[in-house]
Amino acid sequence: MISSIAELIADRLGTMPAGERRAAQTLIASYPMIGLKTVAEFSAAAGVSSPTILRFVARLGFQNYPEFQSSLQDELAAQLQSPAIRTLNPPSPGGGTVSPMLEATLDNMRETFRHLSDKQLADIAARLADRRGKTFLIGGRFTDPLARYMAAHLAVIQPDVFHLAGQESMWRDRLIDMGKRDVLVIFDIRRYQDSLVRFAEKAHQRGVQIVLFTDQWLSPIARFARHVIAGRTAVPSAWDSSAALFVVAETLIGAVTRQLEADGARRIREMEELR
Amino acid sequence: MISSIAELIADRLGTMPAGERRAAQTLIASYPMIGLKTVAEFSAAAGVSSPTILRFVARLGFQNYPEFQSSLQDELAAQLQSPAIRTLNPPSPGGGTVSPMLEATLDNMRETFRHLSDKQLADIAARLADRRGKTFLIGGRFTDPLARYMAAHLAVIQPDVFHLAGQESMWRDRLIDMGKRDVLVIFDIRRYQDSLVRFAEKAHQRGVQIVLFTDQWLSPIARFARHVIAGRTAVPSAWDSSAALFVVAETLIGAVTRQLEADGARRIREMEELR
DNA sequence: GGAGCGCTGTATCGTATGTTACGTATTTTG
DNA sequence: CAAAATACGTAACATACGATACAGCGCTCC
Repeated sequence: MISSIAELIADRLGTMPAGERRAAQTLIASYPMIGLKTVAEFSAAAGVSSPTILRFVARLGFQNYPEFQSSLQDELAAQLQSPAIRTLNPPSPGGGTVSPMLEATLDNMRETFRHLSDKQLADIAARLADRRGKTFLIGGRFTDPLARYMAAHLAVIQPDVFHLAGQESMWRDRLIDMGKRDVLVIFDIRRYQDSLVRFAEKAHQRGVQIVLFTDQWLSPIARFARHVIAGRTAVPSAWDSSAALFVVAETLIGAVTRQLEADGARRIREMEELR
Repeated sequence: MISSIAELIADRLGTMPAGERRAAQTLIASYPMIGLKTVAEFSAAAGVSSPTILRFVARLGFQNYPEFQSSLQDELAAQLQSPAIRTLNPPSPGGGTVSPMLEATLDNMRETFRHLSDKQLADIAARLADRRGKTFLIGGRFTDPLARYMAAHLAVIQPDVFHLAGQESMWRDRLIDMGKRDVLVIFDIRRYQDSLVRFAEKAHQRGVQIVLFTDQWLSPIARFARHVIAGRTAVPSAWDSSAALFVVAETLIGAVTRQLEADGARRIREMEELR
């Protein structure tokens, strides 16, 4: 069973002529980076001519050089997505059905935050904390609860926070209340919902700033979004996981709260008194 | 100090026009693989034209596209050589607001699952998968979205799943439908809601089996509950975190789905056809 | 409401890149 | 040792890729 190109090379190294073997060895030496560069650079590094490189990749079974490079890239991408943690920490022994799921979820969160800079979060928090405009939240079939969760918290610390619920026609009518200073927070992961995309487009046309929570493949709404948060969703289950997005949402709630601390504290106190 | 291209992008994201920002966001979402492909592929993935991609890399300070790709490759190479240190987002100086929050959340989850045996989860899953009775879900002020999230998934794979929403009087009337074979899933964390406690007590008197999601200090509902899941909620924020409970909920959803696999698969297929 | 600016996409261009044909060198075999 | 076959590099070629000029559009600011 040969899965990686490195194995493929090791397998056929014996049957290769001298020149191609040099190519193979230089590739293995700094695997796989040299293979991502141009044929000219590869050949120079290996000390052979370009045609030798091409014959080399042909012998590995590739039709042409770009195809070979794509394979290397795919391999790299797969390698980057399953963090070293999983290979370093062997699946915890006794492995019930639980721990793989938990481990994957924890990985997802780390990975999600790795692609999310503090600055980006701070920007979004600042936008959400800006009280000149209204804040609307909405989500898809399975993610709407996340929108509700976020709305429930934001509504406590600032006015003009609205969760858009119910039928599509209901929230479509709310578009009339939305303008440039307003923010629309949308949750949309696979399979992306047409109704949400349409809604986002119309909101965008009205100048509403869109904050999108989506998965790593990006909902089409990313086209209209001012800010995009891409969370990892893959877990060993029949369903995708929204846990990473949930944690991002909580982080944002915390950040907004901190920004509004002065105002927010007074507001919360007033609320307590109203009870 | 800006060392990686990802940081560079995060830094200038705010000053970019819409099209280039879309390029930036798609790059970050699947960093850095898209940047290694051709301009045409990059532009297609981002939904913009090729010149926009080129203007984007120019704004980052690169003379041309190949130079940009070389930088990405160098970064990748450095990253691959020291697999332990994966520095996409280095610990932000000046105390990032993010990482303490994330770390605390991850700890909460590990700790929550440490106190939760596989058997316990399997028992609850089996109870939820038992189709002889109905399943009701409800939550408190901030946790009701979790109930909704769970209900949305369970309702797909089995009939008779009901989320109790709206006014207290509304769900109190639903008590009449509940009996011994039924399950009531309640989410209740500090500050525990009287209305939920009252409701749980009445349901308990009718013989309903209660599954309680609560925090480590246990809601008073634990008195009536057949199963109690205690999640850690403490994070460095003004709010408690429900993330650990969320992950438990997802785990349960996955377990129930697996148990109902045969029936569930047919059900999901039928649903698809109804669209 | 009008003028100016900036952003974006279409179409075109030059070139670097991968590819192929061919001749020379090197090894292998009878 | 000779002859054939295989391997390798040089040089010419075609293509696909990145780069650029330009026009249309929307937005902001008078």
